[in-house]
Amino acid sequence: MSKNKEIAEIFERMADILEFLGDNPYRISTYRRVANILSELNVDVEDLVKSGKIHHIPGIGASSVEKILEYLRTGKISKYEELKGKVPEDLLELMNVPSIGPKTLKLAYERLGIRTKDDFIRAVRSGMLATLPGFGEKKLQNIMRGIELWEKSKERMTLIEAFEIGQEYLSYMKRLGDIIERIELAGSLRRRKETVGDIDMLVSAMHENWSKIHEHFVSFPDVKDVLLKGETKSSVVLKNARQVDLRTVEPHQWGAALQYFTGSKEHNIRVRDIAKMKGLKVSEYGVFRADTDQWIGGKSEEEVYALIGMQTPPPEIRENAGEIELALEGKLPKLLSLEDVKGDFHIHTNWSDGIGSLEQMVETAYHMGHRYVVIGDHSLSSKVAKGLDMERYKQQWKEIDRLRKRYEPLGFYILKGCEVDILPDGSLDLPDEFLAEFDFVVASIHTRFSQDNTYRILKAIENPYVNLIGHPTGKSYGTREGYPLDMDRVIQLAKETGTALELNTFRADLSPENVRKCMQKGVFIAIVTDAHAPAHLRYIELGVGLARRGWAMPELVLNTKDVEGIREFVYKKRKLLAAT
DNA sequence: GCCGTTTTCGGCCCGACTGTTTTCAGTCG
Repeated sequence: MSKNKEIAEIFERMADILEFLGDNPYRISTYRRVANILSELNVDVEDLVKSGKIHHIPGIGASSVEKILEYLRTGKISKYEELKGKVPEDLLELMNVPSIGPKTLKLAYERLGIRTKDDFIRAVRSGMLATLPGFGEKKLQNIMRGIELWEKSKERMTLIEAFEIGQEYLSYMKRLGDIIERIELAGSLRRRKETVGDIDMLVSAMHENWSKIHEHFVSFPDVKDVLLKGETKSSVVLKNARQVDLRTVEPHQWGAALQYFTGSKEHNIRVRDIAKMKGLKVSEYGVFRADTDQWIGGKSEEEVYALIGMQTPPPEIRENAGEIELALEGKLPKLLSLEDVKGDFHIHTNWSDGIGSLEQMVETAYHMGHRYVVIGDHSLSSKVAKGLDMERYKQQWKEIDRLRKRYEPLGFYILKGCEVDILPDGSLDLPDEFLAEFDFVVASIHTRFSQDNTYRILKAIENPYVNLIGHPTGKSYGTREGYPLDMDRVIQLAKETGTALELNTFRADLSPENVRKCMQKGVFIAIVTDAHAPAHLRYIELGVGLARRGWAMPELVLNTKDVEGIREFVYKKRKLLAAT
């Protein structure tokens, strides 16, 4: 775990404890804000300390800097050690349960002597909790339901899962037809965060239709439980334990609401703060004059931001990580967009472990609007993935040649590629003379995930025929951290050799932090779906979003090149390494 | 705990729903 995340977690825990103790709420939200800033930061906190920049991050004041320095020096924060002694830590875990907050826990702790999570659950079941003032039957039911829900869905969804659920729900909602003026998925899904807690849906419609819309929303066939249902706000839990929220607003409030429900929370707090300094008030219903409460705009997001005097930051970078300052100065960079993407670099067919035929994959990519695709089936040593030997690759090339006759006249190119295994000693699973015959080579690690793999990756990068390092950090979506890796050295060597690093949509590897490093160092990234079925190809849209979270610029994304550009990229590396 | 285009003190984003409550607290996003 990076130091950023470690320290962020401690600040989050301290906030929990302080909340339980009933401390100053503003101090608590400050701690949470520091935690959030640290975990969203695209830079190592250690680097910030070295450069002294740590003292100039808005939201992190002297007292927090002190704690951060202490942690880096000693591995501990004494304030946290002290706070830990004041509460039963096990019990605080329940703070994440829906319907349970600090007040409930504290009451149970003080009045019933409850010390552990299990104590608490027993107290609910035995009816002991019902003896407390203000705890009626309904409330207890909600708490019970909250505990069940929490146990089932401790993990956040992957972006892909959230996207799938969201799309299905959207098309269900659209059956209502014209009474819905606009509808969109907001929240962390719209910001393309690699994991999503719950799905936020926003609808604009005339007020008289709202109740009908909410009725329809809670009647979605996969709904298991309705958590709340009102005129403006409803919330359901699906059979798969995922939560979906709906908000309705008037058509003229659309932009303000979308801005608000897209978040992030940190971004919004900052925006409202700035609005306030300018004598304005921003809510999900619009932008208002602070003195008279007069509505002055909010039809579109652009209008909201313009009224506050800033550019509209793309949703993916709304994390209060520097985008607000740039937007105020009118200096937001132009980020990569889906329209810039011309191809995909790493897709599988049923020649190895994909479930689509070569032809199906190509056909789908063509109809999506791609101009080219790199076929990247596994090499032999990936036995579970039915890896190909040289003979079978040659057979596959014959089929590619046949398909080329059909697609090249349409301006669509099929590049012969492979995903060659990087072996334990860093050598590759196919000989150089053979690799030289591919149009494009992806090299990836599929074994020994627990060791430091820096030397293997560096050695693969040095190979003149390797153009892209597949899923470089070995991370598994949102949860597993990947193997230890000296990313700075990898990026440096990638830069020197003209090798690209892969942003793998299926695994959410590279992280935004690493994308940003690549951008700063001038290293190319390639966004790939790693598609194993035709339907996976459309996830390229999510890959673009993940790249945008790392402030990816079109100039350094391989997918923006046309097929000649790709051939040139390959040729340049071969020439460079042959010369040295 | 943080911060400053009225401020180094005194504010801190803003609103919805539920439940148990005769006017609001707790929780959530």
